[in-house]
Amino acid sequence: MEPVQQNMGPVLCDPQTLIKDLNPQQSEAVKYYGQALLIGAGAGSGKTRVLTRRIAWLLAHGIWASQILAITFTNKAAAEMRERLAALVGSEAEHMWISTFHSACVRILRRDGDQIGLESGFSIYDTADSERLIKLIGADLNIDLKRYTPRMILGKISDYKNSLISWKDQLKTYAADYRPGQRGYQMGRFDNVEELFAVVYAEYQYRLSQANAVDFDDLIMRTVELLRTCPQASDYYRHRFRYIFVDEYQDTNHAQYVLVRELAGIDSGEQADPHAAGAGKVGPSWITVVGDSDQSIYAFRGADIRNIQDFEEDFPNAKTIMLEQNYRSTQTILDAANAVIAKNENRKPKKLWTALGKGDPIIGYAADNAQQEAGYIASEITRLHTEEGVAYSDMAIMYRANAQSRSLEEAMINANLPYQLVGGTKFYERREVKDAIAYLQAIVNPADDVNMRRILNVPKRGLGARAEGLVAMYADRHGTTFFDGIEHLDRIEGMTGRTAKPLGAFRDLMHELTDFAREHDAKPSEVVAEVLSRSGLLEELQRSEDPQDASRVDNLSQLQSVAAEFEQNTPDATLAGFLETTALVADSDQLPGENEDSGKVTMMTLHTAKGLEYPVVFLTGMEQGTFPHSRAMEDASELSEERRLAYVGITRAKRRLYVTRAAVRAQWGQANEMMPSQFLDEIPEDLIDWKRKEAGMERMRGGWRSGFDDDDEFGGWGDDDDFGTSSFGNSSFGGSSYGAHDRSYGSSSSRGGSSHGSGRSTYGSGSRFSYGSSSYGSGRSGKAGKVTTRHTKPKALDKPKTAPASALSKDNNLDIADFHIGDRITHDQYGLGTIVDTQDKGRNSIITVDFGTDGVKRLMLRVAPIEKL
DNA sequence: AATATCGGTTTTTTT
DNA sequence: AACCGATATT
Repeated sequence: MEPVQQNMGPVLCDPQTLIKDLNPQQSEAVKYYGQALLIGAGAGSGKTRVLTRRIAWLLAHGIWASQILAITFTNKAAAEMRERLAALVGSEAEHMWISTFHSACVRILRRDGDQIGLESGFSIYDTADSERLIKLIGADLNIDLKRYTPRMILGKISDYKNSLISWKDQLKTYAADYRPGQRGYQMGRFDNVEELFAVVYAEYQYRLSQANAVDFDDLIMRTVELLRTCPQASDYYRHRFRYIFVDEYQDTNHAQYVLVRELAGIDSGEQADPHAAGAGKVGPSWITVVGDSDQSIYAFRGADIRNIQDFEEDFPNAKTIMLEQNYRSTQTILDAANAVIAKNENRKPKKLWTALGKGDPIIGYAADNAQQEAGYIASEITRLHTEEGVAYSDMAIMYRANAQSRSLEEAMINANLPYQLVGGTKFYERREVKDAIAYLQAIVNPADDVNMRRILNVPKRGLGARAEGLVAMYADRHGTTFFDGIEHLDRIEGMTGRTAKPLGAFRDLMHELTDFAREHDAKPSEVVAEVLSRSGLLEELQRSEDPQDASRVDNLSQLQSVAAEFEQNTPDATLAGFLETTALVADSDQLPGENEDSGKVTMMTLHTAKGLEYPVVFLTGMEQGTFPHSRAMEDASELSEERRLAYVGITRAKRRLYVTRAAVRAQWGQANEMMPSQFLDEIPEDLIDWKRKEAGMERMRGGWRSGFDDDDEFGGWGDDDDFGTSSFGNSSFGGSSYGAHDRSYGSSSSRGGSSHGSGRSTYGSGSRFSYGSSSYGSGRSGKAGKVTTRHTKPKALDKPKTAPASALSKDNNLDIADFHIGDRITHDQYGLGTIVDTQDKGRNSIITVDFGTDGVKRLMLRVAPIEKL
């Protein structure tokens, strides 16, 4: 929509400006002219910069944006790349495919999936959906799910799919006489576990196809299947994508590797033309992959490090360029990282270096327990902020496993520090949100038995196990779907009036919702509103006495604002399109983008932290058994992966790194003594300045008590014998009510990220969503760190009984005409701001507001909790 | 059919 | 400690 020239500047005219500020290796990578390029990009070596410049360089040399496919692992990385490309080449960036593996595959399958039996409204099952399906299958086949847990079985199936092993092959090899979909089969004794896996795998795929559904791994595997079996499709994509870029290549699994090969047409037999850089040429596409084998941390999920190690053998005429200059960290931090990763065997030696100088030493701290560790971190954050002026958003706390966030969170709340927790239970995995989405899914795809059965009795309508069983039996007998069974409820034997009545009502409800959805397909937010009110989901929660349900209502309205945001940002929005974006979000997608400042300390797992950087990083839980994780300590290759994780963690820090540990840590409610992590020993001693070298208990045991500088301001805390959570009780934290804090705080204030899909915009983000025109949940101050407890008291908020549907989709009656550039407004969360832009889009009008330190936000007038001054 | 209670399991990391 | 599923109770 914008004229190209606006952002383009001289860049396209003068390619030299694309490389003039790069180092020799970077610029070689940008300019490299050839079929296959591996950029070995060490941490902080500017890989995104090189990747985007290389794309811009190609554009400047005559290739078309539409010929480019760039693949990342997270939506956030994709959005960031798109943004940076837009800065280089302007609106040309809109014509490229820049997306995750999974969304690229969805896009392909939506277009061409019918060739392999997928109708375009197909559902995408997440892990929970898949697990439900496995349980259903397990029950039908009489499988001992105690012994073979759904998780275990799904893990196996996932392995098969990541390796492109088809269920047909497995069946042929291990259970040749099983017919998927056959009724009455009982899994009795089997000679071989493989036999059981083969049968369940086949049955699982059968039911997925009956339900017109795919799981995450299917997105990749079935796209490969499509490209391999359908020449029109593979021809189309091979000629379309002449230049393929893959980020984080070390994390690709076998299926993804094959997918890239297929898309590029490497094995098509077409002859490569070495000079075929221009548009419309023949032969395999050019491939550029970027990665760092030292940052491979997803082997447990099927990532195959060999993909990157063997790149030169796999792709003809491949070239490798290493980027080893780090622009992020101090030499001290890099020395630590280099020393740790050097302990891994079988790796190509590589040394990062920096021109930034030595910097401050790494700070070490040995706490008595997790609470004290967290207390130390909170006090350091406070000190850094007040004494040294470090912004909260420039600090991050990282840990191995999500469970560790608990005590850290407590300490942050206690110290009144603003924080933001990334990950944990995802927004879309919350029960109430999943319920609402299950309705949408069932509307879009009535064959989706898993989601249909999920909502059958949600909210409670008197349809229990018996009713479900009757319908399922009928559907099975007649080889039809669960909902089709409901359609014929009067023909079901054993149906009593007491069941038939609510069942009929459910059928009618679904018909009405389906009709409504058909008429409002382009307005997902209205469909959401309709579902929430007509189904009774919202009402049930509003009527509830359970204080947790208040935040559930919050989450549901947030779902609706996410839908509103989606239809705002997406030109041709559909309900199915909305469901896609909800299915494919990652934790890291909720993080604020590069240019946004959340004003909060970020807390996340090391896995989530990959690709990010912070001036100050706290690496916590540096204990044997915590990190490295106990389950990874036995196995050499798993330990190597833990070490790479440590490498990732250390290299996130730009200026200051803290490593902390606890001598005692409670796991499963049990206090355990923890040894210092071996990774601490692997960091050269002189790089760490220990503020507290040993925990109190360790000191007594060790005998020698020499004078280390130990400003032991927390010493008092852990002296009690009971370390567990109760030791926290004497602080301002009422132990018993904590759970409620956690819920309402975490879910609505800090966890419920709203940025999703393409979204770096933040309409819904924390906009506490105007509810029936009175701002809901306003008891919370915008800044985190301060928790306004929502006890059972504010039940008064149950009032808006009046037509919740219209209330949710209505607006707060602000007129865009009343807003002008330069006007001042206040926002419930961000505070005072100045309008810098207005866009009149009728109902969906947008104002862009500068909130100073809180950044510039685009707000949808209709839903934003703002007031004009 | 819905709710209460007990007991066993759980935590690696996620598109 | 928290979550799930199975069992018992209404």
